[in-house]
Formats: sequence, C-alpha cells, structure tokens
Amino acid sequence: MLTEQILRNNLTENQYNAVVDNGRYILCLACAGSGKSRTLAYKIAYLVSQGKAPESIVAFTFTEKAAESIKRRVAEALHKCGLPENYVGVMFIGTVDSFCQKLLGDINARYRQYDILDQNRLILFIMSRLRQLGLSNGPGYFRTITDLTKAWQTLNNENIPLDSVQSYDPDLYDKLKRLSNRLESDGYMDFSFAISLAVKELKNITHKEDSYIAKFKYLFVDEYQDINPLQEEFIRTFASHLDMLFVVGDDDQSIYGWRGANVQNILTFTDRYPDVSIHRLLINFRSTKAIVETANNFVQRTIPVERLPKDITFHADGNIQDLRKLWFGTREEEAEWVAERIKSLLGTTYVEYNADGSEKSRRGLTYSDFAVLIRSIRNSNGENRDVQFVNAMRNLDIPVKTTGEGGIFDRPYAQCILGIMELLREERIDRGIAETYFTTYVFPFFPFYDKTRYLRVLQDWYRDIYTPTSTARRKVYPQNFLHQLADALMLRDLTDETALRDVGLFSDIIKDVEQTYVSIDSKYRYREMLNFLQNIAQNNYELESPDYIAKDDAVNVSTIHKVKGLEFPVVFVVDLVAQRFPGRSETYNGILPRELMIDAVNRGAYGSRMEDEARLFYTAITRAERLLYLTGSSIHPNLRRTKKQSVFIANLTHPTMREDKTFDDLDEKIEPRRRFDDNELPTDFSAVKGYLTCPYIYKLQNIYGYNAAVPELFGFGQTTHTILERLHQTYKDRVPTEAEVSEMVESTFMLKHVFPSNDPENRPGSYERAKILVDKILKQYVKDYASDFCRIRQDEARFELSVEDALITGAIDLLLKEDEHHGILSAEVIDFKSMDLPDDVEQQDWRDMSVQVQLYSKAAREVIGDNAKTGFVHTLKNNKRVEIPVDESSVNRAIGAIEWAVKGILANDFPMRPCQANCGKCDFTALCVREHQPFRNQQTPPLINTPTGLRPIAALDTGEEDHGQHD
DNA sequence: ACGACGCCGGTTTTT
DNA sequence: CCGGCGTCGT
Repeated sequence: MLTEQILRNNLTENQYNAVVDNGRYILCLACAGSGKSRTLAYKIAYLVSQGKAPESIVAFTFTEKAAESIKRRVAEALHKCGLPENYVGVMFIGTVDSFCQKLLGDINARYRQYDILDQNRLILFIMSRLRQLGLSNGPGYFRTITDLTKAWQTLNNENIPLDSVQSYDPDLYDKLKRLSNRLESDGYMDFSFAISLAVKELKNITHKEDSYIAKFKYLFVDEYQDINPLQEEFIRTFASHLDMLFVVGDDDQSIYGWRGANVQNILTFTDRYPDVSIHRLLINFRSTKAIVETANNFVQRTIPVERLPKDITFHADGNIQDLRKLWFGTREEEAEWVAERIKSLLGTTYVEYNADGSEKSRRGLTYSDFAVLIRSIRNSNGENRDVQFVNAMRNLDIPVKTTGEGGIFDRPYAQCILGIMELLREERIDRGIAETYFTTYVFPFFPFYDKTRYLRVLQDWYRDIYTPTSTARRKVYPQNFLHQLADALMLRDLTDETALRDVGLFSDIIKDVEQTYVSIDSKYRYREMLNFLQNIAQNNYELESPDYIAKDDAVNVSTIHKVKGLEFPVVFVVDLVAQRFPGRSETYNGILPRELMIDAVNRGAYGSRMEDEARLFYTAITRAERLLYLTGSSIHPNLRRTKKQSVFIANLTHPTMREDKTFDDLDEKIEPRRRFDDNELPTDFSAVKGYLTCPYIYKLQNIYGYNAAVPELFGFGQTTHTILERLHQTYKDRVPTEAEVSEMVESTFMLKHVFPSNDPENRPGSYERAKILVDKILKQYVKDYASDFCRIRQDEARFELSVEDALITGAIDLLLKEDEHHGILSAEVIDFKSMDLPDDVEQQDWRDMSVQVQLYSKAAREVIGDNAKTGFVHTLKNNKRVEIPVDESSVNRAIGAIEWAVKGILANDFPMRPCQANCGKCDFTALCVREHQPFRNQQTPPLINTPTGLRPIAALDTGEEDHGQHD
C-alpha cells in the first residue's frame, strides 16, 4: 500500500496535515486525548518513508518511560509502512538530558566516563567533598547543602552565567564555582550541567557539515509546554543547524512551572521562530462530551490570559457516562464513598470503539480502570494524605497501587536495620545495649534471626569503621554490611513480601552512597552516611506498594503529576478543598540573588500561581474517559478547622453534573478484563537477558531494587573503551606511537572507585596495576591493528527487538572496519570486562555474549546491510577473536529465548533456579533460600548456540556441568 | 462593615 | 517564616 494511503487510514485530516508538512518550524497544538503520540510517530515514519536517514532523526520526550512508549509507536508505524522496525534503534528517541550526554561523549570520549548525579547523589557529592567546597557540617547543614544544590540546578536551568553571581553574592559564587570545578575534575555531572555544557559546545560550531552533529536533520520535541529556559536554549541552538523543528504540546497542560518549565516557550513560539506553520489537534477522542465541556469551561474561565485560545471539541460519548461533584462531612466518608463506588462499578460493561464508530472491544470494568487523583500525597507530619482512601479500599478488598507508602524508615524492616546501623554511631559500643535492641526491636520483625552471626557482623563492622586508617584509604562497602545483616536476620525466610521490598529500597539508597562516597572507611564518613539516611533518604526515596511492584490489577492512587500522559475510564479527583487545591501561591524562595532571577520570578517559575494550579486541575479532569467524580470533605483528621470547598469545583457547572450520592448501575455487568497496558512491558535488554540466568535474581534486582557492592574496579571496561575511542578520534590519519598511547592513558584513565596509592612508585596498588594493564592492552591493540588502524572506528550500536508487543532495547560496543569510502566492511563486538578471563575458550561461559551478538547481528543486517559481519567477540585482554555463530537458526534461537523470558516476566513468574554456574558467583546469596522452584510456564526456551556448542540457558542448567566462570 | 490580631498549617518530582 | 482565615472589637 502507498504510504499516503496508510497515513490516510490511520490519521485524521489535521493529523495528516501535520505529518506531511515539510516546513522548517512547525508547532503542533495538541489538546488532551487528541492523538499527539500517534501523530508524532507517524511523522517520524513518514520522514523515513520519504527516504530520510533514520539516524538524522532526534526526538525529545519528557521522561524515559515516554521515550519507550514513543519508540513502540514509531516501530508500529514503521511496520505499517513496510519499513524495518529496527530503524528505531538508529534514531535518537529520549530525553534532552540523555541526548546531551551522548553528544558530549561524541565531542570528547572523556565525557563517556562521567557519572550522572540526580538530586540525591548531588547532595551526597557535596557531603563527601564538604571541606573542598568551603562548607562545614553542623546543625542545619543539610539545609545549606539542599539550598546549594537547588541554586546550582536553578542557575543552570535558567541559563544564567555563573560569573554573574559574583557581584551580587561573592560567597555563593565561590561555593558554586568550587562545585562546578569539582564536578569537572572528579568526573561527575548533573542533568542541568550536561545540557549547559552541551549548549556551550553547540555554540562553537561554525560548519555543521564537518562537526559531530552533521548527521542530524530533524528534531521533534514532545511536551513542549514543559521545557525550561536551558532546554529551550539547547533546542533553539540545535535547531538552527537542522532542517526541521517540530514541537508538540498543550499550554493548558503545563504543570511543571514550579521546577522551571516556561509555558511562554509554547505561547510565543510563533514570535520567536520565523515562518512557523501551526497545526491544531483539537478533537478530544478520549473523553465524553460532558467532560470535555466541563474542562473547557473551566480553563476558559480560570486562565483567561496566558493561554492560546482554542476551541476543543469532543468526538463521541461511550456506552456509559457519569459526571458528579460531591461534598462530604468527613474525609473518611469521602473515602468510603469512593471505595463503594468503585465496588459498585466493577464489571460494568465498557465498550471501546474504532475510529469509524464500530465496536472495538467489550469488557467489564476492572480495578486498573480506576484512578484516584490527589493534589499531594506526602504530609510533613507523619501520615500520608492518601491513607483514608487506601484504607477504605483495602477494607472492601480492593487492591490499590500507591506510592504513598511513607518514608523508607517508617517501615519497620528498614527502621530495624537502620537502628542496628545506628548502634555503631558511637565509638563505644555496649554489647548489652546491642542485645537489648535486638530482643526489643529486631526480634518481632525478624523472628528467624541468627543472634551469633548478628553480633559477629556488628563486631566486624565496628573494626572496619573504628580502626584508624594508616596511610592509604581502604575500601569499606556498606552494601556488604546491609547484605550481611540481611543474612544474619534471615530476611530470606520471611513470608512478608514488603520486607524484601523495603530492604531492596534500602539497598538502592546504599548504592547511591557507595557510588558517590567510594568508601565509608572512617567514623566521620560512617556518621555522615547515617545522617544522610535519616535526613535525606527518609524523604527522597519513594516506596511503591506491593501491588504497584507486582503490576497487579489495582486501583491507582496517585498524584496528578504522575499520571501525566495517562488515561483512565473512571477518575476520582479527591481532596478538592480550599487551601489545598489550589494551594497557597508562592514565589521563588531560593538563595540565588533576586536580581538574577527577575525573569523567573516574573513568569512565576519555581513557585506557584493560580494559573499553574488551574492547569493542574485541568490535567486531572482530562485524564478521565467517561466517568468523573470530583469530591471533597469538610472535616479532616488532625485539623481543627473545617475545610471549605475548592474554588475550582465551587463554580464548576455542567447541565449533566449531578450532586447526589446514589450508586446507580450504568450498564450490564460482565466479566472484568484488563486493558492492555504497554507501560508494563519490559524494555531493557540486559535485564531481560538476566532472566535467562536466574529469574529470582531478576526479581531481586529489577523489581525490588537490590544491588551488589560497587566493585573496586567498576569502570575498568568503560575507561578502556574511552581511551580506545579517544585514540581513534585523535589519530585519524596515522597510527599513534607507544608514547602517544601512554600519554592518552595518562590523561584519560579514570577509576572512581579505587584510591590511587600514596606512593605509586614503590608501593603500587590496584589503581596503578589497572592503569599499567590498560596501557599494555592498548599498545598491543594498536600494534596488532597498525596496518589498518585508521580504517577502524569504535561505535556503540543500539538495537531494538520486537517481541510479544514489547520493544526491547539493547546496546553493544563495536569495532567497525571501513573501506576508503566509509562503507562498513566488518563489525566486531569488543569486550573489555574480562579481567580474569580463563584463556581457554572452552572454559568460558559464552551464553550471555552469544545471545547479545546474535540479536545485534539481526538488527545490523536490517539496518546496515549484509556487510556487517558481527559474529565476533574481540577480547582485549589476550587480543583474541572468538567467532559467535550468527546463522539464521542461531539468531532465531536467541530470539526464542528472549521471547520466552518476556513471557515469564509479564506472567510474574520468578522461580529460584539454583545451580553451580549461577550460585557460585551470585551477589544475592543472603537473600535467597536456594530452593529449586519450577517454572509455571511449561514451555522450554531453545538452546543457545555458543562457540562451544548448544547450551541450555543457565536457569535450566542441570547443575551437573560447570561451564566455568564468566564476569 | 471592616480592621487588628492571633493562630493554624505547611506541594508537586524528572532527568 | 509567613500568608490567610476566623474572630473579636469597634
């Protein structure tokens, strides 16, 4: 079929016009439920079908999750147009931040080894380098640190030059300057810094054609209304070198002003870019007439200015609808009514329709069709605001998904372990106190404890922390402390699944500490870690309810921000009371000089105004497909004053809006069935591959969040890659000399998790040894490839695999050999991880590597062509090439194995599969009872074809034969 | 009807 | 720490 016909069949007139518009600057105004993702996906597919190179396409999304969803849509659109889905792997679809990181890596491979710090890790970074940054600890220093991190991020996000702070606040300038230098010198970035650095680099480009952005031509920006000034600066600069900028957004749904998003970007787009063509997608296909009209009436009344005028229309009503606004005496009554209403609606017939109005599906409403939206969940003093709702539902046996499970240390299991860690805060540890703590607090939650082991762990840790360091710093791993405690407390024997989840989050927090602190080898650092856990981790890490983790069919209790982009057949917007929603208006209250923040303050950023709250409310009600309940109550627990109705609903009217509380049936009850939710699909290839090893490890790592201690040589492979890549970048027309290789190693080598020796000449440590090894490996490599060094390019190749509706994304490092015209002659996979690899090929476990190479080879053939012979693994340790079979049958075996794993993951089937090859090297033995459990899935996956023959996946290994150890 | 005073109550979160 | 609401006093 012709592409035109396919587009016509899948798009509305307006969507089609937006897709085929070949203009330079295009603004696509897309209201809630207007099919903007579809339009975006088809526009990308359209460009490819017109012969545009897939690698010339870049699309920015708001979150990584949104990126995955767009990728799936694009793959689907490509498929419909008869194009290979693997083109998705060649495009860039992701967040602005991750694109900037990638770009920086292309400019200078050195950036590849930088660590990205989120808010929590930036705080840890500052804590771990407190004195170097001119700060000191003491009462209230967390406030100082938090203020500083916010100032740093805001400064970057507002695109304000650091130097301008100097004249207004020399002291703050000094601290920020030190922070900036320190991040650079230690190899760290935060998200705002990454974009900021990328903008500076882009501004240096004079000739695009011979720069690192030569291949890019088309830029898409989703959720454009939530772009901040720095991101806009990047987009503007980048787009000036491109052939097309296509932005999609809805100013009415700009809900991130409080963290810098500037709605003016979309409002004034046509003024700031020349010859903009505008497309308006103003038909809401999601909601009923009543909901669309109510929502429209609301925004028009509440946001009279600061808004692009638009006339939003509805498409069609469904088989059922209900619109009500209700007021209750107490919060408990409100919650009970919500729960009862859900119960009464369960199983109600829900018909979905095709574009032509014919019936698409018919099913009964099920739990996950309901959303309970609330302005805020966290409460500064103790109880979460969603508890009444969660309790009311649990009382009626309604499963609930919520992230409002309190802080991590409100949970007894995590609290217990933190308490044990606290026993070591003081230098004098009393065995009596330790025992009392144990019997009083620990025993009730961990009844299967091993007391002797518990006391021994404490003793060992006491020694590690309080033994004065000699000259060199030692590696002390708190993650091991946590695992040893879990082992002594017999966490593995507990039946309460929330225990595993709580300690899993604890493990995740400790990982952040370890990655930033490197070692907790003194009492000072140990105490700092405890302070971080108590003061920052308690509030900044989110616990997800078990239903949420298990992806069960459950009612969603959520904040409005979290459901951005989602939709539900039935929505309850609760807690609609004055002073909460809209909340109190606020302006910027950070520590940056006011003079520099005039623009931000004037547009109301980093604060909140009535307009922002109104857009949030609009976003909430437009999540609803057919049933919308707006509720509130006057008497709230722990509040003396009674609450008044929110102004947002007090003035809200619609001819069909009811105010009675009857539980009327809307249609016949039939079998409840879940709607397919593509957000639950696995996306990460290396995680899915892990399932083939041991599904239980998969569960511990990917579902509960357990981590192993950060290994000392963490980053060895990364730094070797980086140096190799810089050699290729630098020496394009000749082979580097041995001295030049050493020079590159000297300037680029970076290992963040091992301390250099104080006396490298006489007493070299593992840092020095690693560096010498890299030097040796690379010299050998350069020598062996001297003949065609310049025709080799290093590249990270991404590939996508469509299985069972899921789109699995993986990446692989390649050495590409090219001819004179940059045509690819061959591609080899390189592996640097193999520090202690046995020399004998027969002794190695090739299963993982084989699956990865086989899948990549499939993608490579589709995208690069038959020249890409990818069936080799190049292990640099011994400079050997090993051939991996990539014939059709081997590739199909690999695909079959991954399909089998995806099915298992979707079915929540995570049995323990102990065997020699697995358990000998497993990092999670403390959490596993090593009981052989059967798969629920009766099918077995195909054998994997490896260089040493056909092998079953590790999870189905009989355990008889030792396949050797592989890193 | 309205001003002064005192006390209640106190987000959202991604990369 | 401060805005807003309720209450009291004129």
